[in-house]
Amino acid sequence: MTFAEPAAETCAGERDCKHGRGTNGCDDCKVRLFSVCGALEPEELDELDHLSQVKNFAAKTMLFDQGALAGSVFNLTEGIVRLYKSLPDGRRQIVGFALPGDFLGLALMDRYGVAAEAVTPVRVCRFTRAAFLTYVDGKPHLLRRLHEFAGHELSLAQDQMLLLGRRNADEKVAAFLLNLQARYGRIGAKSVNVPLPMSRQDIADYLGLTIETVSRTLTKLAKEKTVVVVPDGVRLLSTDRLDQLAAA
Amino acid sequence: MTFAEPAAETCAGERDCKHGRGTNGCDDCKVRLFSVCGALEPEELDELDHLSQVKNFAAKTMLFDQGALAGSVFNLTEGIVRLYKSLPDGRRQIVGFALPGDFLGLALMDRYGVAAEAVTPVRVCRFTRAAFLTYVDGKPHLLRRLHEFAGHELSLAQDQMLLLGRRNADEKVAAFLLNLQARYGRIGAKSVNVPLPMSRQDIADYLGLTIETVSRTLTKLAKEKTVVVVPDGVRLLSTDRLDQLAAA
DNA sequence: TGGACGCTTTGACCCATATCAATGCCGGTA
DNA sequence: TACCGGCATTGATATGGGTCAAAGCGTCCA
Repeated sequence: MTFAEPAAETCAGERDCKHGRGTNGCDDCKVRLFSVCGALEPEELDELDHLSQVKNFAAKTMLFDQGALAGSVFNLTEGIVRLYKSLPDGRRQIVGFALPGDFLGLALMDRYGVAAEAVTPVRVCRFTRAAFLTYVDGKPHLLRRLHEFAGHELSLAQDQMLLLGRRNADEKVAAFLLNLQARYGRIGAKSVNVPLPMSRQDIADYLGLTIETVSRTLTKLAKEKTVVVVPDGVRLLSTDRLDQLAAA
Repeated sequence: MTFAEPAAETCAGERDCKHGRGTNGCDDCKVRLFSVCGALEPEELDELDHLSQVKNFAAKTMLFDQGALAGSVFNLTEGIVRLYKSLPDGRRQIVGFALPGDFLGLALMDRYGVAAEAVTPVRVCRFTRAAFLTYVDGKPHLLRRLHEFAGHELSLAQDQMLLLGRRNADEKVAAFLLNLQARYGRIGAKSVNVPLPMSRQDIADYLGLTIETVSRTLTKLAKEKTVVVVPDGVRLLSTDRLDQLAAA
């Protein structure tokens, strides 16, 4: 989940980059962008790098709000971000968790379609929308990559619709755990130990359940030796069983 | 809902275009494409038009299947198409209904992420993926428009996640009716009479409900004078009440 | 004209998940 | 060390929507 857009130029919880490089960006960004944009020329990477600015956000602070003017594009380099939509009465649907390497605001629309909050302390590379657009506009192949990327995002969203509309609690939780494991794997931390830095409430709001049901489902999976619940995460004992539950 | 991709070069239910223009497309396409792509030069429109081919599909036939190689991009000119994902056990989630003017396969990925079936008899303008890509590649502004469009699609998908995960049956049905009304309005048929060419099963699979619940909800709305259920559709008596239920 | 079939509606009942309410389990801090 | 506040877990109960079953109701066709 990496699609939404950035808003506030100055945010509560925002601190200076420890790199102290001001507007010059950081190497993290190069790496991450490369993975999205495919083969860029070194000078292009440099150019892009110069457009970025490192920013930090404390846990629970908002990177941008739903409907806010989309002033920035972010690349998440550290931490976890939740993206969500809310109903006026407070009901909330988390539409995705962004992990390191993910982009926020890549849709390049003029307003953010979702809100984004730091789950953990977060570091991002920020581009102003204008600069990013200017950079991108002259590069059709990049535009193409971006569009492909958008298609992929849409496909993930549709998978989540299937999950929300047609799966039961066990299947939802199993799919969530496997999905998180796979994503951690892609950023170099593949393991049966799956950290869950987000709260039960976050998981519930992502899966269309309540905290109690999430909790009960996890203890149920634990009782049948499918997972072990540990502080701040779970250990997967039987991915087979989880696969069976999540059955795509 | 206009985002997915085309597959079969020849489909059951496929018939020749009554226009009899073979690979030369039809005027409908010009109009529809214009609405998505913004101001194109007349010669560009012609060029695009020449790439298209009109095809017809009978009701209940498949335009393309989930996971099939995405060989075509379609522009729907007549009829309604359902886009869906399925679970191995047959549970189905409809992720969107395409109305005239909508595109299918615009994500331009190599495989279709969802299946597409004609709900009613359908007419489309078809472009081969290759031709469409070639056409688009030289036109950065078109690529930009396409990307914006993708962002809009994603935003709609996220709204649907909120609906599926956090709304009750009444709210789901109300939102569905208002949404359909608005979309018919955009293609020139704004009216309190909302045709429902899709079956109750389709509506249920779109809203994450069962046929029975959809039916009961509609009769409930009818009893409280919010709608009138008529053959093949509903008449909206109190959009205020529906708005209140759907409350974004 | 009358089945027969497919779809929708309605009713009765049930169950998965929500809701409400303790209780437990830290981690911070006074 | 003890208190406090914020989650998470667990238990008891309620309920919205699912499931199962039976009518309605058109439409097509023999």
